[in-house]
Amino acid sequence: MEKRVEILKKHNIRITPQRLGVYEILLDKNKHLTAEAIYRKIRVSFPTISLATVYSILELYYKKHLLNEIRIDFDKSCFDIRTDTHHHFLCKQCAEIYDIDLHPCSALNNKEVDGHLIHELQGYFYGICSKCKDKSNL
Amino acid sequence: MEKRVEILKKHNIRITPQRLGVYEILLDKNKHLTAEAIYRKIRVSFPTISLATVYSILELYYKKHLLNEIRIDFDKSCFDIRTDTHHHFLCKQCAEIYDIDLHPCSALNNKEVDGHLIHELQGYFYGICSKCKDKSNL
DNA sequence: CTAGTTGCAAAAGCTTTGCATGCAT
DNA sequence: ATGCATGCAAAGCTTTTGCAACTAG
Repeated sequence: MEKRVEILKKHNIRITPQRLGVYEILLDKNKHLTAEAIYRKIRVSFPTISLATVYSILELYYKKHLLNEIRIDFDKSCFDIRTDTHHHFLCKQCAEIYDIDLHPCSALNNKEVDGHLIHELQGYFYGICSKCKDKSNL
Repeated sequence: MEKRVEILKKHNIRITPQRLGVYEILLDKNKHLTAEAIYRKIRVSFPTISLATVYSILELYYKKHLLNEIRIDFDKSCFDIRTDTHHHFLCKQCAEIYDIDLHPCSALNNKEVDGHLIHELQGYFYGICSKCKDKSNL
């Protein structure tokens, strides 16, 4: 049995071609895609799929802890198949999102700050990415 | 002249009663209010004000660096009159937002990570706030 | 006086919902 | 066989836009 199918089954997810398709798109290059972007990609293989189905699949995966939702770009959510602790960087110029693997606050996990119990930290970094920096230095 | 009027004038902002009203609401207790919440509050003094005007005032203040927009609660923006570096905590139970004055990453400002130039970090902490913790321990 | 602001209504964009049809197990 | 997933259309929310009437300086 395929590994991806196994993983989904392990999470009690009923296998459908659409679900496998979304899963593969998310796995590909670990990108941070919007629902719309996933929709555009999956329509190549499933021309009749609807955006509502994409959202429902994403919500299912989120509830099963198979993906993370990030909102670094305020207007719309992006979906990230990496579920281990990491943070994100948004380039103000090209709007590309990068993973940031620093863990400056890992010591805070399940600790208290001002009496509040910290379960999780999402670090959103903003700036200019390496590619855009290189371009402007030409 | 009132201090608040002075501040707005210093930023080349034309004074209107609505603009003063929104500014006062934001200053009051340094809360993190949604546009809708500000709208509900200001309608007490200006019953004919529209939500579009509230948004336009908030956008003006944002452009003049008089406030920060935060999106810790994914669905909607909150507006914060504090513009110095700090982070935010969202209680998963009561949805209250608190300021977090830790600066774990201040050393990263204007430094590079993976070749990306960091201008700014927004830290979003999630967990259970002190009040909710106390309640569940009764 | 005149440019800039307000208020209203309508539109835009992302996301969710309801429901009939169809499919996985 | 049957409960669940899909696809479509419509609705829901937050936020933005266009425009005529008004107002601050």
